[in-house]
Amino acid sequence: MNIVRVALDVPVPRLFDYLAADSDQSDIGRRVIVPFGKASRSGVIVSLATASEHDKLKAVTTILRDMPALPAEWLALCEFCSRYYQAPLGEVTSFALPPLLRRGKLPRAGKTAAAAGPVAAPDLPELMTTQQAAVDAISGTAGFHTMLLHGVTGSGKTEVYLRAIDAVLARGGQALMLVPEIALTPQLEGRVAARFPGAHIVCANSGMADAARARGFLDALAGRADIVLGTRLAVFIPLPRLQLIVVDEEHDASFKQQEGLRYSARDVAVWRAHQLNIPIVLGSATPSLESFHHASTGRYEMLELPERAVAEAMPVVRIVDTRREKLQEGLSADLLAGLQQRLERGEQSLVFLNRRGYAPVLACPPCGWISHCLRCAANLVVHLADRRLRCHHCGFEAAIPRACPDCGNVDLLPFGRGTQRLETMLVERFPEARVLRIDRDSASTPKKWQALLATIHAGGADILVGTQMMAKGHDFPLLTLVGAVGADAALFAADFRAPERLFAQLMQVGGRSGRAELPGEVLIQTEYPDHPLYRALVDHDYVRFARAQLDERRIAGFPPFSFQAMLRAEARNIEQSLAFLIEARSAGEALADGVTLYDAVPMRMQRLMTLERGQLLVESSSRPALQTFLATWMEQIYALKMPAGLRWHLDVDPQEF
DNA sequence: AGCACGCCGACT
DNA sequence: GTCGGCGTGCTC
Repeated sequence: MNIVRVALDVPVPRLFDYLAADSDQSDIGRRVIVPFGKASRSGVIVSLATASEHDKLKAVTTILRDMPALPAEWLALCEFCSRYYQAPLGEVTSFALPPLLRRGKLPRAGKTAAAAGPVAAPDLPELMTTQQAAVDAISGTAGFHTMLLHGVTGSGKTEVYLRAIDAVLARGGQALMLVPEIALTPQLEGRVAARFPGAHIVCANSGMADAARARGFLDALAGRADIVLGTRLAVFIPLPRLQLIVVDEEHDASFKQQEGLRYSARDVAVWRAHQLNIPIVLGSATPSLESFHHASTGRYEMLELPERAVAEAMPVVRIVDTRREKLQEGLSADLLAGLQQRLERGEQSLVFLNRRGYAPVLACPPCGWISHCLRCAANLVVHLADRRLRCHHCGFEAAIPRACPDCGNVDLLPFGRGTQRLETMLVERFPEARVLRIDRDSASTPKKWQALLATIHAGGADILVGTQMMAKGHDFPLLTLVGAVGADAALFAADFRAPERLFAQLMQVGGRSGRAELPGEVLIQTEYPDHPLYRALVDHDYVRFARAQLDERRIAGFPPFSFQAMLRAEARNIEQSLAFLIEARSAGEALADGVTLYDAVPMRMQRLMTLERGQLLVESSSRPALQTFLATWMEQIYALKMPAGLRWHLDVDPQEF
């Protein structure tokens, strides 16, 4: 009897068997249409069988033989993710396919990129010795090898990647380059395309049209693509001659998907390189502590690019002690003087504040009312630009009330400061300056974002006010001053990764300044001028900061010295969520061998969109022990009776707490 | 996840 | 006496 085992996108950790009389070995990895319950679904054939545990099998509707079968190594990659992230295989295969192919369709035969013939290679910039050494190290590598390319902003990491990719293409291989979500701009695509005029480059990100994404996937699968350049989802694109993987800005949080299949594209990429026995390069100016730790213990090879390739010097970082000072709308005299000076010299400045809106909360001082979201455990943020109150978590919005809803008082006050308020203040303070605000409100679409970038590049702005959007991957040649405001909040945040993120962010935002012939300056306003994090920034000493952080993590038993998974639940009320987690905990306790189960607790952001959420942390000093535990624990959890309206998920290697 | 089946309140 | 609420159970 010819039976196919099919992975279907249902939240059931099982494969489904179907009769398929005409199936053979070549159908493994093909998409199929099958009847499922009352409906019809598409899935992927994972294996063949001659017998099934089920007696009444249905027959497949169609085996789709309209494209090459997904290769065995692609299925193996999905199987790894299924095991590691405890997700049903069908959920993984479904996610790993572009939406069009997932639905059993094919893109219209469109412009399959013309195989360009040999084209004159562009002039290559000369490499510094350190860059050349890195290129040699990467290109001289055979087999699986993970390299951590640690290079400050402007040290020419991209050029190193491009040389290494060049060498791979020359050997007839394919390269995969993963980049963070925000940095995948036309600029980088343009740079890569200009560099490899004869190559077929496939871009992949979630913003693309369905047909284009499917076409890119098929081009890669058929071996027509030379380079795949994309965000985290690109890690699942099949490449039959893949010889090198690059993960740029490997520390970036966007490599971890925070919903659905909660995978880390960086970690999956390392596994894929291991599977294919090829080298992989992780690059960053501020590597994740996980990667830095691996490099320190010799598991990864560290490649250093210690100096800048383009500018003479690193920006000067200065700490501004704000404890004694009377600030003007949050800005110190030093920073204001710096802005004035840049204005007079015709240079650009950036005030960096990672909080959008006008003020984080609207309050009624006499009665104590504050603007809060009805659906979330969060305050409504004052947006004075369009006179609205907004919840930054669920998107709820309302007009700013004329009077206090509780007591009728008309003197409501915005408390705290966001980018809009800074913008307003700067416009008043520097009437001759052109002030430009860059945050998710002003750059709400890619088009607006591109327009803002163009204005900045054309010198059409003097003072920029921006959130972390400004920190990512763009060069601003006229920018010579960066002032960081309100950074202290992250120093004492509950999340143990907050300092790591703050350091990376300040390092990056500082790296925006002084890239051309103009030297840059970074002013960090703080009430903790002696904090080691800031001292390390002054010295541009990532390694010192990383070692200190790792020491703290070691003592506390946090990652990378332990391995974690988080079970989260959400329901109409917190009691239901916690009850489920407590039940799951007692189900797991019996089999917890070398694994610690912590208490079920409400999440920090307890209520979101009217759902109340709790979480339960699981930790082990041994990854295999954790994995073994999770596999059996999941079976027990699937067997639990779920109260209606309760949803849960498991997050392996959680990044946020 | 869908989509059934299945037992208890307000309507012709 | 029915229409329909969403609780629980299955899908090869």
